[in-house]
Amino acid sequence: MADSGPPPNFIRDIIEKDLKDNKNEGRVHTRFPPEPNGYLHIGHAKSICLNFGLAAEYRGLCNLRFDDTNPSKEEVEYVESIKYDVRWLGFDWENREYYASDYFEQLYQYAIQLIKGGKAYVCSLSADEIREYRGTLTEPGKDSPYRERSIEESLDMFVCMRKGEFPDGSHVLRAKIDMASPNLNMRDPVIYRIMKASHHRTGDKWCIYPMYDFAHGLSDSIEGITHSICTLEFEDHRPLYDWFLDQLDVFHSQQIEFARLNLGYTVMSKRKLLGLVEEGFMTGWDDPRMPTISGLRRRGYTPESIRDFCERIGVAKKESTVDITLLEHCLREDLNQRAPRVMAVLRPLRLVIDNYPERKMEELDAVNNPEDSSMGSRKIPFSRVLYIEREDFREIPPKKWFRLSPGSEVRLKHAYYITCGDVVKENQTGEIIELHCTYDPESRGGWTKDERKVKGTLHWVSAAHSLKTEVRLYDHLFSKADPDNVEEGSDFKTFLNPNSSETLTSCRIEQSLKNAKPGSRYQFMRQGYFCVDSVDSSHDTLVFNRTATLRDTWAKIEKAQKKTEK
RNA sequence: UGGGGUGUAGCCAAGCGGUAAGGCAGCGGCCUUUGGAGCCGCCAUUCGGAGGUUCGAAUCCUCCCGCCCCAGCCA
Repeated sequence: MADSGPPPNFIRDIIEKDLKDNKNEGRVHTRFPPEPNGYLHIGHAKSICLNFGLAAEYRGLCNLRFDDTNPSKEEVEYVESIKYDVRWLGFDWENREYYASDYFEQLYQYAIQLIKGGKAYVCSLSADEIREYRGTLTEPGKDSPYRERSIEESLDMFVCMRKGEFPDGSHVLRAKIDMASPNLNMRDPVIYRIMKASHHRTGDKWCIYPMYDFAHGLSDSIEGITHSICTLEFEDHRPLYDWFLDQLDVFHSQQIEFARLNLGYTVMSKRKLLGLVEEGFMTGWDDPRMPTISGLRRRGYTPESIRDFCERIGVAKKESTVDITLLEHCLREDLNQRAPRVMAVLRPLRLVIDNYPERKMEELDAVNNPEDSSMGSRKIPFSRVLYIEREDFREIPPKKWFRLSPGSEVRLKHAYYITCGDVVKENQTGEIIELHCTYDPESRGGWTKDERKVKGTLHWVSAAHSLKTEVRLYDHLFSKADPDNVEEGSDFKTFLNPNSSETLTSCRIEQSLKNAKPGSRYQFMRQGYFCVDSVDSSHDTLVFNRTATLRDTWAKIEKAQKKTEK
């Protein structure tokens, strides 16, 4: 048995059985069918990876098909963003870019066929009445008084519906199935409604639009889709999906349902994400805190890490909420191999090396990535006045602290050993404003002949040779792991994390970053992975987004210490 | 109290009648010019519960329980 490759799942099992039975002449053809009514999010990425992945794995094809049957919610802006995102994720639909709206004429003919066969009728009940007639979960519905309208009359009226002779909502076309079915979807579902709205692709050509259940399965059939993969909530729709294909006697795609992705500390519904954008809680769909593909991209996530994540979470029918740490792990694993290391000081503390000559500047060698020697090295300037991270100094060092403190010796990465002397404080506030240290000239490069142990290694930048920059630190969008789980009358926005974004404006980065490209990713040593914000960076000032932190062992130790003190 | 699904570790997830994979998280240790990375080890005598069938059950049968979805002219 193959012990490599993607892990098994129930959909692969189905496909393999179909292949074995030579169903569909051995073809595997899937599709990714977004509705262009919002931006794609990481949940869609799961579906995209699944559909395109399966097609690639079984030498099949995957179409990109926009499910654009409701012009009141759909826009070209969304189709453009969706195409961009799917491509960015690394998938190619070649020339198979389709739209349900491409099939409107064909779908209309299918509807005519149903009417002629006595399988559909024009119903003139109001929306409210249709709801009343539908019955409830426990009681059967009752037949519409229009159910036995003659085929000729329905046909005539449907043609008039298309011609625009009736106002919105006055009539609908319904499938004639069974008003007593325990499955509400089978109680004479509406398949066409009158909607005098302009469509982003067909303009004003149509004023009747097909409903999802009718359009989707038939679009699958038209495209020869063998495995139509969708999410769990459509399970109840499968009998209807099958019914249309059977009545019309057309190519029968197989609908397969899987559990959608949920992630902790965020929300995944397009409606909720739209709300956050429209109500100004987010700067846009691409706010780096959003779980959208555009948000993750701007945040610094790589397509590779997202694909890896989608493969690792698996595919099953159990509703699940994946731990956000898995996504972060995938990102770190990818960037650890590929991101150049660089030094940046987020909260600068001035440090003067008293025994280092005033005007001297030397260039020290710094390896770009210890994981990959092919990435080479660069020179970084060192001088008498530096900045180090404010939190790397403690006047009173706690246990196991091996960063800087009065009298202690630490290593400045790639540079020298320094020992801390005087601590200069601001008179009024007592705030530490400057540190005075001495360096050991024998420790150039960061080691000495005597091989004495220096446990702490700090990152730093030269004050005169560094660039001022803005850095944005991000945290979970919500402070609650399951923000969807709200009490009656409350709102998921109550759980928005007030600290999900923090902007630091006086950061310093090494000058090698001067021409860093928008979107490029770096590891700020000892801190995390950051990427150049592609929206707010300017020629004067680069803006960095923190994608993910590095694992912080000291924070863990300190937390444990505080816990035992209690 | 209708119908459709689903329960394996804190979170995912394999398993398909032969005696509980793997990943994340967590916890120890080693190593380290990033307290990063890496490496080593630990982490389910038991699969929602109770019965039953079987030499043998997470896998088959029965009953029970929990959770999710469905009453748009949304998708």
